Amino acid sequence: MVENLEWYRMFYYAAQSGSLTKAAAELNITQPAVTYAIKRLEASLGGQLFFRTPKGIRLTSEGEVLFRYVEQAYNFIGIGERKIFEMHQLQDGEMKIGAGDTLCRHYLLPYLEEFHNTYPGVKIQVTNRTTPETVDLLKRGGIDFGIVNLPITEPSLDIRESFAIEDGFVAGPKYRFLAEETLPLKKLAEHPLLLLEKGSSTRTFIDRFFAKHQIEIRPEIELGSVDLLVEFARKGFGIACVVKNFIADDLARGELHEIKLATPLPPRKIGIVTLKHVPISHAAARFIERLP
Amino acid sequence: MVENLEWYRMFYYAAQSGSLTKAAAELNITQPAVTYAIKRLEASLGGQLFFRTPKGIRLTSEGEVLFRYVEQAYNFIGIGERKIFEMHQLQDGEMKIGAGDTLCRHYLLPYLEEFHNTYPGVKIQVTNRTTPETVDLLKRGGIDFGIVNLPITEPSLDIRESFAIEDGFVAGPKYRFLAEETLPLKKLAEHPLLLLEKGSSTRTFIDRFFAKHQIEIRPEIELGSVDLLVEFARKGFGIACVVKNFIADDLARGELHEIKLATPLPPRKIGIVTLKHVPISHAAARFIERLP
DNA sequence: ACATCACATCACCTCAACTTATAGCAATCA
DNA sequence: TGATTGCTATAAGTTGAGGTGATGTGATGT
Repeated sequence: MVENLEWYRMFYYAAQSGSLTKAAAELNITQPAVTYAIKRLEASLGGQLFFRTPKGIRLTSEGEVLFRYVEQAYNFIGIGERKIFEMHQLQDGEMKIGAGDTLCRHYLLPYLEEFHNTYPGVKIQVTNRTTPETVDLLKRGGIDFGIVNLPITEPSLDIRESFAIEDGFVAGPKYRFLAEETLPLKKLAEHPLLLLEKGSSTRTFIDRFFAKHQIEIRPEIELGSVDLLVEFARKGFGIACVVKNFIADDLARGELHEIKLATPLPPRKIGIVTLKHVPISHAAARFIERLP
Repeated sequence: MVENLEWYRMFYYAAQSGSLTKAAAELNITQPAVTYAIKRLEASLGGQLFFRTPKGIRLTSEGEVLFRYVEQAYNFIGIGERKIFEMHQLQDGEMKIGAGDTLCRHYLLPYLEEFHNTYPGVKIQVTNRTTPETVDLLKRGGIDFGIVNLPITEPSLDIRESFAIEDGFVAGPKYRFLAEETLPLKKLAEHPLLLLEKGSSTRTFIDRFFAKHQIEIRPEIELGSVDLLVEFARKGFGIACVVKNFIADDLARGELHEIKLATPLPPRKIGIVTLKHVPISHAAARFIERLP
């Protein structure tokens, strides 16, 4: 109906200040511009909205009715803009992350903690899935970004390498003697092995590695989390394959011992994946900046 | 903050249709215009509001937040415009009238009745005051227009003559014999007179008339309304001075008889007064058009 | 490989909205 | 009463924001 919403801005200011001149001053334009705009608005609505008096203007009854609505509308716009601003300031907002259990627990957690303390207004939602599922979730828009094990090849994704992790085999005191020397792979496979369940990308990585060296492995026990692997290894159930970076403490305390291999596992990398050309929430963008 | 509300209109349409092209079509402009406006809006707010996909656009989380508010705002504008429209169609609105008791009852009422039946949505408010008070009320903006006895001289008012009324003296059967002849003013004053209370413009008019002819009148009874005057006259309390137009029925039915005067009271006029150069509500304007 | 569909970009143009300047009007004051 | 002040209205002239049209790009489905 009314073809220019800017007229309503002028109407709003004019009605509030009761003066076209003042409204013009507040809007940093000249008075004739306001006079003209109000005239256009009135013409467009088909009736006067103001009484013109020698000491300013006053709303007509129709103008008053209109003002009530325009005021509301203007307030809503204002609130909307403020909300956006707050989101930019990370006083508000949301960040949806996809990551595997292990990476979440041992890699993401400290950063999340710090971020949350700095920006308590930002809601954080973490979805724990395997790497392929995380990628899928990302592509369907369910998360802002994912933390995954590299390599992955997906042309539609932006992949940032973050962190190199090294896998290794560790054992408790019972197998300490193995830590003295460098063990050939074949020898290792003769001992009871503790591995993550099939399905995780870490497990896939291990399986491929051994397959590549034509060694068949038969895990003694398969477990769901790194924490459990560590616990079982410590109790002497066997030799666990874990990410060394994540058990640095246990190694340092001497509760676990690394078993050096003649053919060490190649290092892997953690990656931060986002959708190419798709903007993510400010919160997520700022969080990613803080990740190594 | 955002310097052009028109951008929000485009944002609204784009968000609703999920397509810049469709939004452009709905707004009767070209797609580049919308693309450009959205870009400006995003730049102005400092962040993307849409994902651009090959099959259209989708709101980002920030865009979604903004949209909720813009939607509200847009709705309010729409409602405001519709309300104005309804007021123009007289489906809604208000009309404040000032008029004396007598004029209201005997002149205004039938028109009000018809108007109210035609436009039941329009609220009517009548303030009963004397002519000077009505004029005052009008100047202070308390009413849209007034129905008053002319003449009045007020440069700031627009005065429209409406209706000529004639005053006259009437009596019931008891004084019927007086109706046979034409009575000199002096003779009339010898009979008991029933007049309106001092203060009404009708009474002032009568007093001035007799004063002008150097005749002193001493009303037997002073009453507050024409209806009462008529009632008292009918019962034989004396001769009442009333507006003949308003008691045509009683005269026709022979319940009252007009006493012809040698010097008849000059005719008066009813006027419709409005403030000069000040717009009145549509309802009032349309009502005035219907008055004779 | 090709057609399609959506958004992005570019160059150009036009007119709506601005500005400056001035007039008109009513109220107020010396 | 004439001068002044503080509004809004009007007129004329200028300008750049917003619009158009043509074209580019990238993804998708046949």
